[in-house]
Amino acid sequence: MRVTVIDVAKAAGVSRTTVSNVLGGKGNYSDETRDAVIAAAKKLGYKPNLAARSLITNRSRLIGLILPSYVDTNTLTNSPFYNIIMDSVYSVLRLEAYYDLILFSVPYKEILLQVNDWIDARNVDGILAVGEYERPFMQELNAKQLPVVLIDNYAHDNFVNFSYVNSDDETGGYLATRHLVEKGYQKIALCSVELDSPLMQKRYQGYKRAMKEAGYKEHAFDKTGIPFEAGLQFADSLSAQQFEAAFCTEDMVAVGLVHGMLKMGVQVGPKFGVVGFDNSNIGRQISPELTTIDQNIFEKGETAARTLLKIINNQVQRGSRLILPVSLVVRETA
Amino acid sequence: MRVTVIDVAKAAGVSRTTVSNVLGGKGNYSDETRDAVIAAAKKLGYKPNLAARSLITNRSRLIGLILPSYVDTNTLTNSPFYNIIMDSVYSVLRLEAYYDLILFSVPYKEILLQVNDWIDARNVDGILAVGEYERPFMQELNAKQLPVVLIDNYAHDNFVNFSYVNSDDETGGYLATRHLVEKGYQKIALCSVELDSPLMQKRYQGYKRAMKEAGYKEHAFDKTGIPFEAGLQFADSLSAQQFEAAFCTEDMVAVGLVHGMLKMGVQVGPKFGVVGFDNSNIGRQISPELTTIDQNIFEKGETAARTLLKIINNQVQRGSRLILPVSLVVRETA
DNA sequence: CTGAAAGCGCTTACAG
DNA sequence: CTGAAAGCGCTTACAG
Repeated sequence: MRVTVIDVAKAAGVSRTTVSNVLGGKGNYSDETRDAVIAAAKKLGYKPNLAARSLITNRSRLIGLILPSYVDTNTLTNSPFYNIIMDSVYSVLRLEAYYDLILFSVPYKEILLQVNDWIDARNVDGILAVGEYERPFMQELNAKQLPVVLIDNYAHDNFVNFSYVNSDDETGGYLATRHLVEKGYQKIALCSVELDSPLMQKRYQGYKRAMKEAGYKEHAFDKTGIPFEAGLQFADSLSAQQFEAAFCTEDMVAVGLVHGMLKMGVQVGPKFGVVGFDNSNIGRQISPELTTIDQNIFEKGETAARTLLKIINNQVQRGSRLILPVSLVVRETA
Repeated sequence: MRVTVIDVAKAAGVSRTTVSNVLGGKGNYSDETRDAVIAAAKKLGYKPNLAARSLITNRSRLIGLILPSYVDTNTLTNSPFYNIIMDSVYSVLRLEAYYDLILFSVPYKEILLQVNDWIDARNVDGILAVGEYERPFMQELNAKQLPVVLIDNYAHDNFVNFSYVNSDDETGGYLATRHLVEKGYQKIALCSVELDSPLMQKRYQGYKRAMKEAGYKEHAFDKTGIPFEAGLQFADSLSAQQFEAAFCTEDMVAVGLVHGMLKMGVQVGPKFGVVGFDNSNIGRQISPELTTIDQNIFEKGETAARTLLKIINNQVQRGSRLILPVSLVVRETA
């Protein structure tokens, strides 16, 4: 049925060792042998069986991509951030380097039980993980000796197999808040989902620094759940308490907040300032357009993917820590 | 290094055949044997090597998911539709049935050259494909004898290995347009991206039917590229030509159109009617909220995934053709 | 109820 | 420059 290396060997009149060498570009062989093998492989429509190759080389050309999940597990639907990460990682790992991605996106509680086993079962060559995870899970992950690149993870333990790619979240929070201050808003809230995570804490710190600098009192609002829905609910609270502006720690919260405010007839921008964080597409798609912090998510994903590739190919050491710059993008909501 | 079936066999004092039988739940064995094997496997931390299993069973527990790509290959970033499909497919195939997804999302031109080879190399157990593809590619795909489920594909050739899941696109176009007619708009345009695709033609036909019924003249606008950007440009044309409303064949085009209109100061809803198609999240996130056609994308993806599973497990025949109903969701833009 | 043997398709030392 | 042999980790007839 399937065309194997033996079939090609027969057709080319050589051994399967030679076929393997030619197709893998290893060892020595004459030009004629090479041409004969390539011609035979093409004629028969030979395609290597990656599972068989994986068994002998112990390399699967599979990368595990771990994404955190929301309550309803619809990670991609509810967060543009992960979409961009997936697109950028895919463009580097699959389209450039011919690795396939295995997506691990299971509800939080089950991660410990399932993902680690699944990683072993699929024998992945490396791991890309976004966000924070429970410590025991990270310890097991580190113990696998696998190359791991972490995006937006601040839990810097002594994990020698991990490399980190982060953005300058503290500065982002600062720039966002300072912009609101400069625009003349005074009663400025911070709105977040999962504020107690290390990532959101960084953005929170930036907010606090700017508020302190301005001599204003800080107010933090936090919720769990779907970011857009949280934003909608913040609109009610903020309006009731006469706030003038808000820094939202992610764009989708800001989008929900803007939507809620507009619904109440509040003129977002002139009457109520909003700054988001991410600079995802949706910020340009709503009206008024969202002022936000650009963290260049696509480049972040690319960088993480390239770092992982280099570690796998032994071109670079594990354990690097990279912090990418952020910038303020002024549009219409503040 | 790695714990194998042999290690477990030794520890349990049985043969590896028995280990395989117990762990696979096949064959006969005594209760004591079973307990001994399970205890040994657990103690040693045994995890099966899926590549080895695949080699012998010729089943990979891998499903290929083929998505069309836009010019910039950022499929997920630019279209909520694919996000929902991925989430729904993942929830059924991975979380329920323990299959992993291999994502094939390559630029259109290269599909023929790369994807078919890659499918063979990974030895996937089945294919889920969204959208239309070139005929030679489909022929090769059909020739593989693999179970294939197609979403939103209207090219009904004699492909015996394909099953189809579609929505009632013609009715959707009709409902959208009739709603605009009933609301009193008269000069109603159709705005689309890739209007010549069979899918968009169906929606177009529904539009035509409703326009004919009302005795109105039809006007179709078409563009290629990113849907949101196309929508923005449609706003200029439609405004210049004094149109009163538009049916957009997908939500992202509608979002762009609404955005462009608002930018020109047009009061969307009262002064200019817009109806989209998809009912993706963003329709509820913009202001005014989008009136649209709900095609229940999540359920569509689930249905396609379950159909594929059943075919793989020989519980159902290949070649089914399912058309899911659509409905009008009235919100603020018309 | 249990085990010895064969084999899936490939690559990697090794010998010539 | 080329090939015979071993082996990756697993499952599946088959024999007892």
